[in-house]
Amino acid sequence: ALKLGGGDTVLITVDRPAQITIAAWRDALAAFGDGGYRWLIISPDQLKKLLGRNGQPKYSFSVIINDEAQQFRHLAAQRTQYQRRVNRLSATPEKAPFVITVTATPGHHPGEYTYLSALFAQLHDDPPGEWADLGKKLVEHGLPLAPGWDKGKWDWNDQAKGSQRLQNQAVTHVRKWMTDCDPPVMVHRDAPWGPAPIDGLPLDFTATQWAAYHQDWSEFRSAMKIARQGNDTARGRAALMRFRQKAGMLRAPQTAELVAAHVERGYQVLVAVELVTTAADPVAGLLEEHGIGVSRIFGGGDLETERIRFQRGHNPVVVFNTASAINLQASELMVDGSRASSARRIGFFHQPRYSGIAARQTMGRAHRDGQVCSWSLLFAAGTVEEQAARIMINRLMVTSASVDGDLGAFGKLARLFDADWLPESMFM
DNA sequence: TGCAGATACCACGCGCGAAG
DNA sequence: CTTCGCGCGTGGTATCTGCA
Repeated sequence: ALKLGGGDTVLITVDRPAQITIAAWRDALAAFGDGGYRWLIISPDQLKKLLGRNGQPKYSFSVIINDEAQQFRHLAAQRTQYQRRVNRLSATPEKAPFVITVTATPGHHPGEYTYLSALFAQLHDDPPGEWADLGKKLVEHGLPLAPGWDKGKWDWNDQAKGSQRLQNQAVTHVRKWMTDCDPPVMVHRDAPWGPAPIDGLPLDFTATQWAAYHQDWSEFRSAMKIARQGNDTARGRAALMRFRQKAGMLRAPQTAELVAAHVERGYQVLVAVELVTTAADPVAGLLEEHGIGVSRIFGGGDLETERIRFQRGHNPVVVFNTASAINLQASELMVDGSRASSARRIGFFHQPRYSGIAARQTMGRAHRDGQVCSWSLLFAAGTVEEQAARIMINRLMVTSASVDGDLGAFGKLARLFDADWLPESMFM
């Protein structure tokens, strides 16, 4: 049903890993029909090939669909620079392709919606170039943003950093540009079976754990028998990483215990981690010592085989660190027409991971197609993990609000972290 | 000489293309 | 087919540079 304005070529940019996402789009096109148009499905790593030596686009597309468009939110990144040229985001609407942006996680704040700059320009009757530095333009429109640490990046200003209410107002303001126009240029549909419930579970360290947490990295490393990687005297960003590694490793037994208890109650359990040697490996290892089968979807290995072992119910637990492109939901319809195991899924974030986008994507692994999967966020109270958890949760809520998503699942968390902008009804 | 702003740096893990 | 190096995201401190 596409009217392509005379052209006949459609470009789809997909997220990584290309091996999975390109195949999925190709299957979908085969199922729905190609409408007689020419389609190109491309990964961000190949975008450069659509540009000539002068940096100008070599081809003209009538329609461009950018899937998981948040991958183009950082202006300085190469893939973003290629994407902006291919999409002709600096051209006036009549000279640019018709662009469809697809994402459930637009960004951590409006300054990251850079891939929508041309759309915002159009909505305000401005030339697209004026909105190219999106953060700057949004500040002109009164949004509480300020330049970030890294060049070209923006962040909430100091005032907004301290007020979730202000953040909520800001994302709502920008969202309404897109939903209150005629016709609206943004649509969003919540999962009809409701949002994934999420809760926070702070754990208190014992005296022994605190002592280990404050140990020098080199001592900790040899005591825990972690293979040496890189420097022992890390400062700055690296020091923060060391504390997260230590906290994550010290809590591994408690997480394993919690997971084992839920397996006994008949659940199939998802454990999301960020780090491999100090989190994924120890948690998986402890569970296996208790005779519980674990699918390891991280590092090397045959990830699809591991995934199938979980989905078939051979392994009751999966430990994974990839946030996208894997399906872990109950009763998934498999390629051979059979169904995945129907045991209820439950998820634990073994460690907080700063990114709200990654958190929302992770929760979507099993909470899909009518299947409910509730989540708990584990962290050690009073450690760097608590601050990381606070950031992750705040960003998760903003990310949901930015698409007008259902915030009903965040009541408990908001109370735990003193968030101030959720409706009062949520606190009853 | 002193201070503020810019730049460099650390660690980890993944996917990818190119080279061997 | 395997290996190597790059790009990317994520946090914060240390040091350099330029200006007054």
